[in-house]
Amino acid sequence: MGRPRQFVPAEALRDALAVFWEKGYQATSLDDLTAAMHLSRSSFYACFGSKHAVMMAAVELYANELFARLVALAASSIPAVESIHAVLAAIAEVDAGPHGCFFVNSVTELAPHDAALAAFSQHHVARTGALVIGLLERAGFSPETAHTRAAALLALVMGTITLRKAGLPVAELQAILSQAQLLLADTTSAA
Amino acid sequence: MGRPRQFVPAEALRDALAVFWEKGYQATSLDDLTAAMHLSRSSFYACFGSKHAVMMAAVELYANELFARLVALAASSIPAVESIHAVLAAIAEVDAGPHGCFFVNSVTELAPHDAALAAFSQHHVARTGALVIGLLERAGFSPETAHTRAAALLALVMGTITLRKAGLPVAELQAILSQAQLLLADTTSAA
DNA sequence: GTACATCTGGACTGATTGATCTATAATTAT
DNA sequence: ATAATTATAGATCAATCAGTCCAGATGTAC
Repeated sequence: MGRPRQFVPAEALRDALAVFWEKGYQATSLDDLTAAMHLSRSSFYACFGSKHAVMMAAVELYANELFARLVALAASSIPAVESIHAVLAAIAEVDAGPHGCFFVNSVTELAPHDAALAAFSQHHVARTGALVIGLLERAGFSPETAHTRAAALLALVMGTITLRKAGLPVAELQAILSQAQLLLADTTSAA
Repeated sequence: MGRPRQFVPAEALRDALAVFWEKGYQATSLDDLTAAMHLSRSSFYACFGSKHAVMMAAVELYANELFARLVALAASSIPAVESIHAVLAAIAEVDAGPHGCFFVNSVTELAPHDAALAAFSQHHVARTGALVIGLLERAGFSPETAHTRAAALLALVMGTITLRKAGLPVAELQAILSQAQLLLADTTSAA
């Protein structure tokens, strides 16, 4: 029954993710997209529906894979504090090139005007926050303290990502990330 | 000699800034711009040259005014640590609406592909960092410690801004900012 | 090998992009 | 008033936008 699809949607989506990541959503034209995906316009629309749908799928692919990596890191048997540092480093991807975090880029560019993306970004931030909170509780923090500390840690990492785009050298970015230890200090011992 | 300009360029630029801030650079069309600036296309091009030139001018206007505000806060006679909190709060502008920081938005959208903006953003981050470093030294930190702490504080603030766009409630954002105190802790006293 | 189903490239759509230009209106200095 | 100067509005430009559509190539099932 009919000719089967000549491409693997998942692979094409990964190519789309790469272009969106490099150029941003608005700056990526359909010609850019179809060229990178090695797809004709007809195949593109038949399979994916619209530019926006591909963008959403790409963001979700990126975020879901990142989150899965974080879950794996969090589940490892190493001490909770070390897991936290590993998780933060994974989010920052400080050495991932000049285009920063695709999730941060997409949220910044689209979230205020795109309800679908805004909803997903809220979900993703919430689950990532919950993961870090869990690690902090495992490290001995009370639930309330863990909550605010986790948010601050995420902010630190996301800010690091933005600072990379602003041109800070990688060495400085790593120095920033190492300051996360200060947010992991136990204040019950000191004054 | 000749008819004088019927508009104040500085005011028109401020209108342009507002549109760029709300919609982003790519998503703002020339019609959007000229409508918001109450300018004809001809006047627009005669006075400003190009869409990109207006964008650069808008970013610089925004950043320069913000920086001037920070300098004023830093120069006040209140204790250095309080000045730092005031500076961070001013950058975060947590209550400034859903469109975040115009500087962060612009860097995220354009810096990797726009050499002019990249250069300016580097300059602005450097001077802001220097300002925070100065405050930290005034608070008693050594130059090296002040350097890394300042970068971390900026990252925390910029991350807070991004998290707002991701949908975090303002109360949480303020809780994050208050965690800056942990980055201001003097680690020489403890172990 | 034939009939059917679906994918494929590329032409095409109307709308919109950033930017230019012309003809006119407005304001100045004399 | 007159002449010189410049801003203005709006028509216009080629290029490009996201999205549609069709003719034909390519594959499967029988």
